[in-house]
Amino acid sequence: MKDVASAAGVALKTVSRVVNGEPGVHPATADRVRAAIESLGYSRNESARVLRRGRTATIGLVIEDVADPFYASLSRAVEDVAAAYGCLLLSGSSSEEPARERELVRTFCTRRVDGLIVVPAGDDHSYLRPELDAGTPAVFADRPPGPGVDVDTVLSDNAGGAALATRHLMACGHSRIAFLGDDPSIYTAARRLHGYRAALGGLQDERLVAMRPPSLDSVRSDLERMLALEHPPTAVFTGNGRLTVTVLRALAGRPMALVGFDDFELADLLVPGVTVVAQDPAGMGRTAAELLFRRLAGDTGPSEHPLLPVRLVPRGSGELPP
Amino acid sequence: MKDVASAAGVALKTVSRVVNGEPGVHPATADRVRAAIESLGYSRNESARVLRRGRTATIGLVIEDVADPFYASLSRAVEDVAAAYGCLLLSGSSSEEPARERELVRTFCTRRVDGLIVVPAGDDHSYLRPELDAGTPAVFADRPPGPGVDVDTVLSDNAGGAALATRHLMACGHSRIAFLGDDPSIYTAARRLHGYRAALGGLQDERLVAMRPPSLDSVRSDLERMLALEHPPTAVFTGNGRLTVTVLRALAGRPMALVGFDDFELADLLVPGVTVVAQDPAGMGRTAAELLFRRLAGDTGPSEHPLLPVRLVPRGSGELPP
DNA sequence: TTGAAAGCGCTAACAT
DNA sequence: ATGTTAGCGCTTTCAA
Repeated sequence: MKDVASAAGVALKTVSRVVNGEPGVHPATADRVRAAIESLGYSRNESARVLRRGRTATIGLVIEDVADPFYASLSRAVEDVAAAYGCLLLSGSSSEEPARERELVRTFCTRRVDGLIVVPAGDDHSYLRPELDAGTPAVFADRPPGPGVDVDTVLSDNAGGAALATRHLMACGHSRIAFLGDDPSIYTAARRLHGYRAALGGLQDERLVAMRPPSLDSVRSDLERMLALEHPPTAVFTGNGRLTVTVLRALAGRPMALVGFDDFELADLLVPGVTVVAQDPAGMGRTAAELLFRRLAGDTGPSEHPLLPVRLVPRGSGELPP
Repeated sequence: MKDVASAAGVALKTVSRVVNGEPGVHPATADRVRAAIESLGYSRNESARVLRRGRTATIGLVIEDVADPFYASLSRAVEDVAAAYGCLLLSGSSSEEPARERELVRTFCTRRVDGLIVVPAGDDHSYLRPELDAGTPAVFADRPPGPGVDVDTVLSDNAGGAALATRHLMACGHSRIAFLGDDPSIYTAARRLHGYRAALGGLQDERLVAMRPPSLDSVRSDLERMLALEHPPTAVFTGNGRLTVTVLRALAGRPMALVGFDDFELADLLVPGVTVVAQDPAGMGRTAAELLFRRLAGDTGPSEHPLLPVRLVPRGSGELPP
């Protein structure tokens, strides 16, 4: 910048004015400066600018895993909103590890991101207190923060969707409906279990419930155990996309009424098509990002907690009779 | 930091030494400093550090679209390697627009990323010259840089994979094999077309080739036109994952021998299973990132151009007879 | 083992 | 319309 200034025969500040498009520079001077910038191949050092101004025009995004289609869509939506506000995205995957989540947040904060969007892996977010107090806004998505942290949170209607799926199967004549979900320590898994139970009223049979991190083997053995019962399930409700796919593999052709939480590509091309409760990951990302930018614009109202609707997409598998 | 120093009764430099784990600090002094850091909730301002040291411990990744499973896997692999080197990832989607690719690269560079991994959308990368000369290493992935830019490049064996797929269909008795690919201005699409032609020798019929950005309508009309020929195709080779899925939708149950470039989840659960030429997106990301970190570690050897192998995964659709 | 001073490249505040 | 000065928070260099 100094070089540009002396090449153009002006002061540092004038170069700064031109670079930032500030008014009050004579057009001829500005042209001279621009010519000098061009010939020297100058480009502003953003680190110095950040140091001086305090804003990085960067937001941090912590998700579970970018390679998961749900979070990939969410990421893309966040990125698009950020781009519209001239912001870049620093992102990281927690792999469902609270320690990694915390480290990512910490690292993002030392880099002075303007704001954070977090899909939490852990359930203690007191470590965020100092950052929040220091004025770095955070928005939680998909899962709420732990106790004591009251920030904007965007969730899907997990319980409602699970109840919807369960009632749909009941309406098709099923009364023995199994639920395979992820570990109940995961918020969404617990909420979906809740919705399933609520829809069944007092009728549920705990032997038809299996909650643990899915693997082909675990799902297979859970299903086999249930199918060996005196009154086996005639339908299955799966608590997330990965489980749905794993159950489909485990059933391997044996037809069975099935509704899955989360939509996935090709669900319509399987035979029968897979009935799902579809969330809107892009909508979740967009909503979270827009909330964050409202905070960055100075909105200091009470924290908001939008609940995104889900919708049942009947495709055949959920309409099979008992 | 100043506050920490005065709270601990030491000079700025001593705090710096403790924060950076530099040797030559009396343990007792170090403890006092750490206590002060703790009680003041101090955390280092990375922007200032970057300004002084010149390295950001951040790499920039430009891809086509994070929401695409191929690039999502690639991203995750890059992120994992970066994390192993203590680096963060600044990432952005170009949406296949050269102008956006360039803007992302420019923005990353003004933020002084240590290095770049680029899946290019355009074919003119002369704009990278100044950055490369300034010592910011770049690695291209999935597609090579335009002419005149000689940097490390990681590609899949597109032509080889396409020839493999085509020969596989020929071995199953097909001679009328259609090729549906993306716009030939896209490097990978062109290479796959090349492999298809090479495998067919002089036998190809240009009426069985359709190259354009896929949509359900365009694919449908291309297929219908081909199927109405006097000698219609008995097999289809699709040039990428999105096309494969679109063709499956367009065929909607009509069975047809099919091999697709790119693997995708659930390919094995469709009936028949979809035979594919599988790339290794995670391997591509890992290779590119490792190459970049070797450059960052000071490797100044000639540019490398690893070609990643692909493999044919027979699942049924590619083994249907004419 | 510790510290003082200079300066990274920029912008904000205040002249001129 | 343009320039001067100070300082963002840290690390580097040199000195004690």
